[in-house]
Order: sequence, then C-alpha cells, then structure tokens
Amino acid sequence: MAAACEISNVFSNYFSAMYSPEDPALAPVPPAAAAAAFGADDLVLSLSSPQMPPEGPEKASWSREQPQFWSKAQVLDWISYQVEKNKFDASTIDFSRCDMDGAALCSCPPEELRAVFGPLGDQLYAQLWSLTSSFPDELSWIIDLLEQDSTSFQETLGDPGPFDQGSPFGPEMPEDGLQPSPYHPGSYGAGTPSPGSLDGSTGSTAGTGASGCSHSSDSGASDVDLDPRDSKLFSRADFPDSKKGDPKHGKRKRGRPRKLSRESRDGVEGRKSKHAPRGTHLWEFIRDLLLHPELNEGLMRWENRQEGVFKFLRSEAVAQLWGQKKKNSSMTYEKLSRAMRYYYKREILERVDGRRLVYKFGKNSSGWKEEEAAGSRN
DNA sequence: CACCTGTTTCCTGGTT
DNA sequence: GAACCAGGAAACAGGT
Repeated sequence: MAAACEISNVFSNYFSAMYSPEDPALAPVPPAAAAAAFGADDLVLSLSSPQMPPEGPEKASWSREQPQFWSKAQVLDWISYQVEKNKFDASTIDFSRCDMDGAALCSCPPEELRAVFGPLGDQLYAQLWSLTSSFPDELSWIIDLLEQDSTSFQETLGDPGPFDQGSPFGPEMPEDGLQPSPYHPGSYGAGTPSPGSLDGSTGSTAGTGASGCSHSSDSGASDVDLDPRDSKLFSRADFPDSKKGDPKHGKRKRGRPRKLSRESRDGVEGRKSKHAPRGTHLWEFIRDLLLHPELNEGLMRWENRQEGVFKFLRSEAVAQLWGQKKKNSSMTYEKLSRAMRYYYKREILERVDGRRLVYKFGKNSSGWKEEEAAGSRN
C-alpha cells in the first residue's frame, strides 16, 4: 500500500522533471485528482472499463484521442492513470523507456511492455488494445489464461508433483499461516510474477484484482450492471445513499437485485459468446487453487491434505480471483463463502466447526486427494 | 419457454 | 467493532 501511495509522488516528480505545466491541455491529470474523481476505492483494477478516464473537469486529455495520436505527455498521463488505478508499484517501472508518443506505444509488442512495466505490461497492452479497437472482450485474455491453465492443469493432474507440498511457494508456507510470499501483502502478484506459464499475467490478474476493493466499474459491471437503477456500477462505497437500506426506499429488498435486460446489455456491449463453461464450479476453482500453487500464491493452503482440510489465507483475494474468473468484480469473500456454505448440504464440503476460514472437502467432491491427483482423473 | 442447477446478492442474527 | 459464520430469500445465467 505504501508503494501505491508513493505512485503519485513518483509520477509527479517525473512529470515535473519532464514537462513544464505550461500546457494545461496536456497537463496530466494528477493521480490524486483521478482518485478523487473515482473515489479512492475505485483505484482498483477496472479491467473491463479500463479505458474509462477520470471524469469531470479534469478529464484526461488522452481520453479524447486515439492512442495512436497521443503525445508523450498523454502517454505518460495514461500510464500514470493505469499505474494508479492498479496500485502498481511505480518504482519498478523503467521510466527512461516511457519516453514515447502514442504511435510508439501502440507499436510496442506485449513483450516490450512487459519488459518496461513488468506485470502491468500485459494489462497495459490489453487496455491499449481496447482503446485502439473495439476490444470485444476485455477480460478474455486473462480469463483465457485461467481457463487454459485450468485445462492444462486438469490434463496434467496426473503429475501434480511439484505443486503438491513442494510448490515454489511451499517453503514459504509455514504452518502458522503467516504471509508466506515474497510479494507484498495486499498487492499479491503485482510484484512477483509466478514462475511458469502464467507468470506476470496471473500476477497482475490477482494482484490488480485484489488490490483492495471489491468493486469497480469493470467487466462484471460493464457486462451486466449498467442499469442506472442498479447501484452496482456506482457501487456502495461511491454512493452512500445507495447502500443497503436506501433511505429513499427504506429497507432494501431482499435477494439479488435485478440486472439489466439482455437487450439493453447487448446494446451496451456486443459481447462475444459467453459461456462460463460448465466445470468451472466454485469448489473446483478452490480445489485447483489448492492443487496449483502457481495460481495460489499464498491465497490458501492445505491444513490437512489427507483429510481435505484447507484454509483461506487471504479470503478477499481469493474472492477477487473468483470474481475475475466469473467476470464479476464485485465478488467478495462474504458472497463466496455463502456459495461455499451451500456445498455443505450437497456434501461437497463439510463443516469445520470453530475454525475460521477453514473448510473441508466432502465426499461429493473429487480430484483433491493425492491419489486422485497423482493418478489419472478417474 | 419452463424448469433446474449453481451461483450471486442481500439480509438478519450469532460468534469469535 | 471488524471479520466470520449460518442460513433464508430472491434473482440471475446457462443448460436441458
């Protein structure tokens, strides 16, 4: 968090060093201003409306033009906006390589962006793409990664070897449940790409998504929550009035709020065929996290592998990750845990009384046992 | 289109 | 008081 707080300073210094503030049109929106425009809580990953610039009088100049036509200042402005929004540790950025205009930026291959921005590079690339074209599915690259990983993971369940006990994170997972990973708590993944195929992507996925708040105007929202009556797009923290117990309507109605009609949604955003493929159930997602420390990064751990007992180490982070998988940025541990509790009845999970954040796989779950994982999937 | 499943979202109330 | 836990209620999305 401290790193995130320093971002403003880092960029301010850099901007003031590079540009004099004589051109107000090009003067970058101070991150603080952007933050104010959004509300502090919105400085999280807003993957699916990443291009949404700060609103209001301070509206960013880059938002009015195609990236190809951005000036260097606008490029920096945009980068600063992304960094701030993602609470990325700006100190890891090689600023000397940020001196480019929009055209140069657009011609940067993802590897180059990754080299300059680290884990944020993939994100920037995606955002840039979404700005330059009508990027059809903003989160798909991340979700695809997760899906791919899930698939390959399923396919290689027969060889869980290094992931089971002896994961790259294994040694950092002391039984006391303290923060094991080398990355910064609270910004997991952002600084330390996992080894393996997901590397920065997973890191940035998790890191950004979990970097603090459980809501943003992102994919989940952009996907379906655009109904102005639905307070979710401008969710609770932004509009105190829309909080539970909306003063206008007294107590809030029970149950899940209605969402935007399908037609309206399609009008808003021509989504590609979506189909959360079956098989991506919550308990499987949890199981996969446990079996696959590369995705896990200290989010959860086995308490007793033989018994199928596990514990959430960073409950909100797991919820964020689940939310990202489901393209739902407003996922919280509260909600995730409700879904988990439904598994008790179905005996996919068993209760573990008296232990917080601890669950146990039940007899109707599968694939988590060492034998199952070690053998083929049957 | 109805129905089912698996969540998701909220809520009240209790516990740690 | 915050973070969890429990579980009811209702809505939603995808599948059949």
